[in-house]
Amino acid sequence: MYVSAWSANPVSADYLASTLCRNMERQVATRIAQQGALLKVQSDHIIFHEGDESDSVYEIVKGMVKLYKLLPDGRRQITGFVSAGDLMGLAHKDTFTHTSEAVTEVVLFRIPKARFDRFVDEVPGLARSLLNAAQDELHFAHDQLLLLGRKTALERIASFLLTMTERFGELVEGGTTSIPVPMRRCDIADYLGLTIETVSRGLSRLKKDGIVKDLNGGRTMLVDQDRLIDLSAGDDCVDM
Amino acid sequence: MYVSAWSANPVSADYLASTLCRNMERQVATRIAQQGALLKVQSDHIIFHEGDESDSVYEIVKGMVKLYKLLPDGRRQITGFVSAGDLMGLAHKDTFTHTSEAVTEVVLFRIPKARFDRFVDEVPGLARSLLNAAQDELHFAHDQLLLLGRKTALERIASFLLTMTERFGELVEGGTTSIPVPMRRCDIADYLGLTIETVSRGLSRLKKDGIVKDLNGGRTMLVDQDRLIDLSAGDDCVDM
DNA sequence: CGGGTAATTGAATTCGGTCAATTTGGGTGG
DNA sequence: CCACCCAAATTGACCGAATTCAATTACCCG
Repeated sequence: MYVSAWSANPVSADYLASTLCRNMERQVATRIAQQGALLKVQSDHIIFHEGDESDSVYEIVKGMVKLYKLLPDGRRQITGFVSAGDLMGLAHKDTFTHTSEAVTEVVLFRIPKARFDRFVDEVPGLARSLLNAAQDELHFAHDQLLLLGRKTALERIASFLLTMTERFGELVEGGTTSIPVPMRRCDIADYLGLTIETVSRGLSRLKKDGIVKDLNGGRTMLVDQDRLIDLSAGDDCVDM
Repeated sequence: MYVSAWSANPVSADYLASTLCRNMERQVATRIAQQGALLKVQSDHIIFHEGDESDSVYEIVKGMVKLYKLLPDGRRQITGFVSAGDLMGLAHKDTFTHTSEAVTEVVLFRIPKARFDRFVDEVPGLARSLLNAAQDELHFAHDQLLLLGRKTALERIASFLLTMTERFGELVEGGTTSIPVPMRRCDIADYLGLTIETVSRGLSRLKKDGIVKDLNGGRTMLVDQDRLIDLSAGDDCVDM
């Protein structure tokens, strides 16, 4: 049993976040909430393993989770970091396609897949809104293919910081933005297809150039978003 | 106008392939078919550009299409090769997220996005089946992230040939499978995050080892699926 | 039978990886 | 409160897989 740290609690509709219940009547949200339960998972604990029977769907309520795939010899690719409002375990296969591990302490909403599937079929517009979410994820995955296939180490690191900025950044002042960086170097490396040494060197370089500053021992960073955009090879300069 | 080679024809429901109309009553398929038209596109012609207004949804009826993204300096990442039964242009954004180019001569079914969206909302189960298709694509994209982030050149080439085998392979005899390889070396390279030289060297290596044989000037190949599975770093040896 | 593009092969280069040595910093217990 | 411990991060030196640059060969098409 990999998740020894779980503790289930009753749940109210208030916890159900964006993806699942956005554009949904409160009544329906409450009905869904009643079918599942909240769980707390300690950081570094595994939530589910690739290949396990996927009997549940999860929504992140709080904290950050990493999803990854492994090669037989242990090489690892993190396919994404998910956070509040994101869903996991949706694939219509009967096994999980990723391993899921808590980056920080995490609160999850868990609902049996069979019940979730009933809601998808019964609640008008839910399948559609999940389809939109899946297509957004797909779009993001394709950007990541471009990153892994064609960007240099420094471009990847800049792109990563930029993504964190877009998702979690809080504008501070004078063109600097504060971003949380809860994951370890080895997680960043396995997300960017690099080694921890290369990630470290890249970040040092960005610090030396004044584009990035550590705040509380690296858990938070101050970044210059504009210069990151330049460095990330104009990630989106064409279509944004 | 990038697609000078298009020619529109009347369309019957017979052309509508798997993704769109699988599990759908013939009557509905016919209704959808009446809302769109067939187009023929010559090989190497562009079907739509990344950033263009996405006013249509396409289903490939015949042939193969490549989808790619570009960096400002011209570096290219092919995110996928799509073929009969696959859909393009589904994203709910109002612009295309990829450029789409015909690898072979292609026949497409094209339907205005607004009409398509009406069907998605009206036809029971269509949103659900599109959701499943999107999740399969997502799963595939994540496998490709692992390939680009963590596999060696030879592993990538073996994985690519294996994917082609699974999608298009026809068992010949004695453990060999025949696969079509309609794309150029530079397409394979941009799909695998490599250069044409590295792809060429890898294929030469596989030929020397008797794992791959050219058939009609490289357009078709005979491959040893089992040995490809080994070489691809056990791509799916865990979950299959 | 050429002509031109695509593919292959070879040699030199380089970016990122590997191996190894320090440094940093958060947590713990005296 | 501080010294110690240990994991994580950083830095340095060297190495190697894949790229780059360059030359040759194969192949499709008129």
